[in-house]
Amino acid sequence: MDRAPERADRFVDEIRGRGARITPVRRAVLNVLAETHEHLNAEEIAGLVQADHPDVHVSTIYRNLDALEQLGVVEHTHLGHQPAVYHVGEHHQHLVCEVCGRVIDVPITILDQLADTTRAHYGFVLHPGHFALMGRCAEHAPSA
Amino acid sequence: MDRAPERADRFVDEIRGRGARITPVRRAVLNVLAETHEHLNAEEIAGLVQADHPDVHVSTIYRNLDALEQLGVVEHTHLGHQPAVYHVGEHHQHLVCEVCGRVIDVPITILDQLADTTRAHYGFVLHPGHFALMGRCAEHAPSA
DNA sequence: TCGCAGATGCAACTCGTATGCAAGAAGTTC
DNA sequence: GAACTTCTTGCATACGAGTTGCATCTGCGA
Repeated sequence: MDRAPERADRFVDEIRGRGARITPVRRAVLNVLAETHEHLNAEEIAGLVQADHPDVHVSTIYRNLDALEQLGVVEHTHLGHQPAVYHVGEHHQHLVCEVCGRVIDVPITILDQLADTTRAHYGFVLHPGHFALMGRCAEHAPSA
Repeated sequence: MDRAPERADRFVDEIRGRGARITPVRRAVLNVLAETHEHLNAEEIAGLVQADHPDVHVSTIYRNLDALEQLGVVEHTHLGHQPAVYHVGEHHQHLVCEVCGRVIDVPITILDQLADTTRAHYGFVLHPGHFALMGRCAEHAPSA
């Protein structure tokens, strides 16, 4: 497991390799995403980027996240009725508690069997992880 | 399988039984939902309700859908990056193609095994169907 | 070092949904 | 069936997330 700056550098290389530009903002966004294991939304990413680059506008963050997603470096996920969150690297599935909003990260392989079923029965190739699975965490599980 | 007006009447009874009021708008919303097997969003429901009740405002539709959801008669679902859709009755899961937007309805039981796993491993009780599963339909499945 | 495609800042906008308020109607009580 | 309470409605207005048009600026290949 490598450290965050190195991870960010690897992404920078990857982006250059695909002929896209590296700008200070883009690099800052990658640093933020590489440094955290939280689920950050665009607004939060903007806040963190602005620590170093105070004039960066949220719309620029959105555009960069978009661009990085096109480049296959970043992915976004929806955790229920909240703004989308963005992350780099390892792909996982989220379980979100409808009561307390708690997010549980689980390995993406939890969906393997379901993916097999949807492909076998409907020819549908699952893109797992894009949307959270909603429900109730242990603490708020229905009593019945 | 019963006809739509009867289904709507059954919902009306259910709502009365819970001490909630029946209004013309509320009844119209139920009729629209009972009559269709489409995936209707609030705006579309408003349009259909307005055929009979031209002065009904969208915000009233939202409030009614909300109220009916509290009463357990209506449920809403998210089909990807689109407005929420509403339905009454049989609960199912949606598979949504990220390329063409096509929606495939599948029995909710497709998630039984996954629900067992999340409960056994994380104490997480899945509320299936609330969010669609994204991916690619047979026609747009990745070639690789 | 130059030139230009692509990136940025800003303001203004869209789209889905929520809310505050005053007026109106459902349903209970007498 | 009139009065009354409480919920519902219409309307305007606001909200939060994300997008867009435009003029300016900058990364980076030639």
